Amino acid sequence: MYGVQLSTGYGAPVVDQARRAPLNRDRVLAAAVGLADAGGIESLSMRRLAQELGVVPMALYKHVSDKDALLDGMVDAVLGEIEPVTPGSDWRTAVQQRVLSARRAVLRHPWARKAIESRTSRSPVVLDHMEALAAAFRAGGFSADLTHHVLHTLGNRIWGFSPELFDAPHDPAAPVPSPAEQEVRSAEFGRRFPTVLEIAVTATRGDLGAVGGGCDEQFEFEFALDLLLDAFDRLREQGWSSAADPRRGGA
Amino acid sequence: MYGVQLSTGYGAPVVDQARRAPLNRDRVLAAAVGLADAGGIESLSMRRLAQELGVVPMALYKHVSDKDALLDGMVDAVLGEIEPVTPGSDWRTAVQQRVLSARRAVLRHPWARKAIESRTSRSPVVLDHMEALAAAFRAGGFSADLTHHVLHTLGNRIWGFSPELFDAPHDPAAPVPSPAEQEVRSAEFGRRFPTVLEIAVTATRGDLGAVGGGCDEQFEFEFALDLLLDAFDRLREQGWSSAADPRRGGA
DNA sequence: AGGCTAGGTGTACGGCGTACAGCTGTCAAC
DNA sequence: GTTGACAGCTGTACGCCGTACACCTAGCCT
Repeated sequence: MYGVQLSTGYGAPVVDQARRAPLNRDRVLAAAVGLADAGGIESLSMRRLAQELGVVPMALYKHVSDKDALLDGMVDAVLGEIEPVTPGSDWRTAVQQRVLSARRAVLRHPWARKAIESRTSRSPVVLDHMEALAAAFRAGGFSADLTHHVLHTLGNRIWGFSPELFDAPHDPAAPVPSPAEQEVRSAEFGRRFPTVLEIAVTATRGDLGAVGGGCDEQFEFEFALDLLLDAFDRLREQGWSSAADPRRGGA
Repeated sequence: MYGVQLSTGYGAPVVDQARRAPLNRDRVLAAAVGLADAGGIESLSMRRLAQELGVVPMALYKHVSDKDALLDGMVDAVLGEIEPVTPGSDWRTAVQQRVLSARRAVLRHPWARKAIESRTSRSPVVLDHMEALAAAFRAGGFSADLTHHVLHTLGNRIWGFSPELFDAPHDPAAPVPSPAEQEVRSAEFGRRFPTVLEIAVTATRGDLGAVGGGCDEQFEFEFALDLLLDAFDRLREQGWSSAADPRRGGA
């Protein structure tokens, strides 16, 4: 609409500032990541993205086959931020480095968790990450068999996150209940879910209403990761094999 | 449109078969679950659901506040299928029973995994499940502290599923590559991702192209569950406490 | 008889992803 | 220098979505 006719007639325009640099897949992905970083994944639409890039929505389809491909590309972009492991590390540090680096990348982009969970792609970037992790285990003396099951057990933790079990994001628009009402609710809650309450009290060290009163996700993550790595190590030492596993009908 | 005027005038209609039984929340939820079971969660829209119930879309909003609430209700419906634990079980069997029962429920509804992951609700049904699990651990001698971290570590596995790491659902519409092309691709793949390939070969016992050639998810699930329960047991025996954990600055 | 209410209807709005048919500026081949 | 292919962008349109709002209707309570 606006810049279109600036370059018609009268030879080449002297300053062509009105002409955008041509789009390409990377610019599209970068803009999409930026938009999602700023407004959450659900605020990302092809139309808004196009607007952001000063372009008509259909222009995007020359660089990205559809919205699914866009999301795949965005996930790849985030996962591309994972740093390579310092060479010569033992298997345990290698795995930890890689996984914790993935975690940092994912935490930089709050929408990435959801996006990763919703994808079922095995792009080269994804496979690179898996390859690196698998190779670390193999080099550390894990059998291919054990490595396979160990990766399954790590599950989404290889992407640097575990599910948010308890933290419901606090809705700031929710009406603040009166103290009396709060009292009643807590009492009811405690009657019906005494153990959950006990745990919540323990986790928050007593002040349930604390502002950031969720769990320490970083601690939980590292706790689980170490627990798993210890358990894996034990299996490796024992020479575990699925063929000999009772679940598989083994000895 | 069709049945509307059947009951106008002429007193009470003799047979009122044209008048639907009035909707209610449970009927709405049941129909939604049915629709999702049949066509996947992405084929579930308020409009389709209304049509299924022989009603205009807006009628649903008298029973469900919006689509999010519908999804919450559907998840609750699935989780409501979890069977209670046989009383008197030790903590380990109790946890296993409950978790494996959740798994069966979720497997009955293929869309449930995605739906559960996308929810951030802590409905009574959800809390009931957590309470039961937490109580089992507590009764088994786990401290509230340890129980908390243990639940985090189980993560989504308390809902009976772990992420699909490798299984991309096979797209039947994808063009079948020629054997020669297949050969080339495998070679490239093996060069770039040798460990991943090795693992895939191991997991499928050699026949990579096998029809159901994915992983044995049930085995992976039970493997991980047992591994975790063993590790938890060890911590319990050792009297683990987060205060004494090195990550927490403890001794 | 009169009004209240729960449940169902009809219409409409603003958003979405994307198919399809142009247009236009660039550049290689002649 | 003309021509034609082609990559990149535009414009329009379609069918879908969730849901706000105003309305109607039947049954019930007083």
